[in-house]
Amino acid sequence: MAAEDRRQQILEVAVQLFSQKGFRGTTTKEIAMAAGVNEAIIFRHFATKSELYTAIMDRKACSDEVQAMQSALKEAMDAGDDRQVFERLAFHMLEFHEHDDTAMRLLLYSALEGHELAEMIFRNHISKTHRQLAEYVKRRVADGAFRRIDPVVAVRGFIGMIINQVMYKKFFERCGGQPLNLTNRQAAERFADLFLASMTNHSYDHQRIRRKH
Amino acid sequence: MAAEDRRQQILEVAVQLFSQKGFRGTTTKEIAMAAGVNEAIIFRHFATKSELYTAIMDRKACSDEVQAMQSALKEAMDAGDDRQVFERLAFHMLEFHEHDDTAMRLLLYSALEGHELAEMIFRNHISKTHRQLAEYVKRRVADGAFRRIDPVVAVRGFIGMIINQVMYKKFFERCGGQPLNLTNRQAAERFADLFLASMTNHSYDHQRIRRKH
DNA sequence: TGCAAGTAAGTATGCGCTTACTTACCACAC
DNA sequence: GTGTGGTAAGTAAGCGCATACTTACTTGCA
Repeated sequence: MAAEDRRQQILEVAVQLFSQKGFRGTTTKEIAMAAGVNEAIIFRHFATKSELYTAIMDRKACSDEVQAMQSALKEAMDAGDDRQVFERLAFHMLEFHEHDDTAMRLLLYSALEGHELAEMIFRNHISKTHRQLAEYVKRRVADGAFRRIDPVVAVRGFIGMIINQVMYKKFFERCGGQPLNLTNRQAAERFADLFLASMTNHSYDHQRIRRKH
Repeated sequence: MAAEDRRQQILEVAVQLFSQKGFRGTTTKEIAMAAGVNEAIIFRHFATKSELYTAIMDRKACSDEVQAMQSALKEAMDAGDDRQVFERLAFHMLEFHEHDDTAMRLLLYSALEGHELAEMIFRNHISKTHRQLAEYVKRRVADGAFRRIDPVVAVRGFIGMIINQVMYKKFFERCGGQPLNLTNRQAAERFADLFLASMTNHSYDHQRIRRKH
């Protein structure tokens, strides 16, 4: 097999294993066996185990699903369609993490283990969406469409609802947590509803909000 | 040192180490050294490393801070004071995880590693609060104080906002994420505001919500 | 003096990584 | 076509060290 093909194949199985068992919990021998080669081959393509781990980032960079979300989001933002912006974001996040549970696990594992991969994933994928969304909220506040709420608070709140739902489904629904019997489409609708209701509720506790700013 | 004292001391240092480096990443020798005893002592008090890990649960059960939150929450619920219920919950969660970062790390590590400790933490601490809160929301919907929203969606959304803020501060603010320069008290206020506004907004997209139920 | 608390020094296994070696491929003179 | 030499893909075996856990022994207090 050609060098580049082998390299990609090793990365592919490494993503699976690292995401399931973490950096420390995955052995180079295991990766080699899953790739069907001798362990020494791993070290011909990657100087160290850690280099192999960080090389995962490049593969994750250009996922189709992520790009689809980015463009769907941009389209809705340009149109100024609040409902579409938040519903699409929620839907894509729910779908993405349902189909691919490697990303979330890799992020959590490397954040806990203090590996630089966590920072790379955060910088390259998450922080950009956060900033874009905060910009959008800020603009809509300026438009008078949203209440005067700190955009960072709003974004963190909304993303939090969705991510929590993802993690709940992934890790805790089997532990006796209350199940949410909704499709991702329905869940996205509900959370977007919840969020937009709070952003546009000019009657609730109005003085208090005003006074803060 | 008496057996029980030694046992407790070992557990204490084990909590710190396991939460920092996970089950796989922590060695029994390391725990022994941190406790200032020979490695063999560990195995006199706990049959296996795994038994030591799950024994952590007992220590975590009766934390003062958790009990304070439970009673503060109950008091506010009995009084039917919506703002207090959600603001206090948010504040206590933020404070708890700021002062003690072992709980969150242990939960995440063991959820990822598939250890039963995750299920124990979830069952004993998290799921109870979720259910209580969902009950409260359900009651307030029946009162006509809240919109007719699925209580599980509402609770998961609110807890999600708070937990996301905790994790963001813990892991990602150093990675170039936008900082939220608020005290825990202020953040709790903002998130509770956000949530309550959405629960009481009878004017926004009313038909749509109605139609769903 | 008896017994629990504590230790030094193991064992078998598995880890990341290296070394010494063998095979497969492929352009090119003849 | 056919030998030939250089290069890269691949392997078996093993190095030094760390792991979870054990055993045989020593201390100190009721």
